[in-house]
Amino acid sequence: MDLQMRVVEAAEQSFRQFGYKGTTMENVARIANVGKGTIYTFFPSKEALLEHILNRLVVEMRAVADGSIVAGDTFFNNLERALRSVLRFRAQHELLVKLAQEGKQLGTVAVIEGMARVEEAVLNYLRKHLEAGVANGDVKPCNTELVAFIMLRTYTAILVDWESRHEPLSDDALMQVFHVVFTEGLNRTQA
Amino acid sequence: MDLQMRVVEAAEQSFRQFGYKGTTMENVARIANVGKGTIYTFFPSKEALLEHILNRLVVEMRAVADGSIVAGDTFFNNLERALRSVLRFRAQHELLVKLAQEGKQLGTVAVIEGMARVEEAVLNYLRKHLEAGVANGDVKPCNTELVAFIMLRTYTAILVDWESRHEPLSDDALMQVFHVVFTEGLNRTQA
DNA sequence: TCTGTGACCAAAATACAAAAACGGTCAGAC
DNA sequence: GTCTGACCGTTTTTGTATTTTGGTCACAGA
Repeated sequence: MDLQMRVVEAAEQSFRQFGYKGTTMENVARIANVGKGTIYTFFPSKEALLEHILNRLVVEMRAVADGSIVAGDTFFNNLERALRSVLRFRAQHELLVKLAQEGKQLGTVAVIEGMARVEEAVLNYLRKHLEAGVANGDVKPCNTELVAFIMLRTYTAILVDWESRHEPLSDDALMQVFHVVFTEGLNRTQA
Repeated sequence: MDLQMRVVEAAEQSFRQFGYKGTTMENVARIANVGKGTIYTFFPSKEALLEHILNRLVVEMRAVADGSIVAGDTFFNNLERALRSVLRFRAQHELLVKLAQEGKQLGTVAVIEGMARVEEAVLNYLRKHLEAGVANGDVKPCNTELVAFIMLRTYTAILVDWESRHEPLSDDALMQVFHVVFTEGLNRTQA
């Protein structure tokens, strides 16, 4: 395992556990078993280190989602399969939750900017697929940017706020709610 | 206009403008044109004053929503009419937005508790009507508590987060999105 | 020669004491 | 009996001393 990888994984773990402000470069160095200066041979600043980790996370998640998309299948089948795949990545979710919390509570600029970029990446990804879905007739015409926004917010609201008040939803239950609300709609009398 | 009314409206205005911590009892007294002691003849504490205002707000909004519900009409028509009515109450929305922000950022206990009670009231109201809708066949069977939660979160996310990044949605546009997403569902191929 | 390092520095965060502001009370004015 | 603002103990803010932190670099080891 090379030095950079050790540094990145140490930082990722520390960010997840203690947040951005709560992790010191010295501590990252200690966990990674390197000198502090070594970190700066790979990353010019703490902020750059965070950005690298978030970029990696976005690329990784996009690959996972892409991997569960089947070319010929319908938009909603693909969406639900991708959702189920993404849901498995607990560590990544924990990191994002921790950073989102820190951003709102402490207002750390680097964190807010980083999270904004992650959110933008997810929204673009969702919107792109929604538009393709609209284009090929799977999805009703709609404001795709706004719908993507609503989907993401619903996802995070359930995983963060709901589960802090009630016992966590099983993956199946979450999938089912997404299906009933977004795919089918709640209206029983056909539109 | 009697004293208590003056106090309540002064406090409401100040809470909306400066938040809970940002308003002092002395300032409320000055705006209301009363002595500070007078406030304490009506309310035993600042926290009680906030609770009174939030209770009043909940009662008021419930009355507005109830007022736009027509007994014989479908659940979704009633929902959309109620939404449109509630949407008009800008001042109340501003107060809630300000307090929600303060609760998350400063962690003020009184604010967090008060907002939790408001949210619970709204969720109960929504859930009650969703259950009635399921019972009479307008709404598909679903986890009504969770769906109520998703609807409220979507509503606030659009009004708070969306409008801070994009130009505000017109009431009509918001209604349309709600209709397409929740009522009809996004799936074009009939379920 | 080149990768990796920890003592070192300016800047930022923290801890702490003095001062100001605040929520709440109450003797008294009207 | 209603309403009030000077007053009190407590909390919050402010100014400052001290510590911690992000970042650098001269140098050690291979």
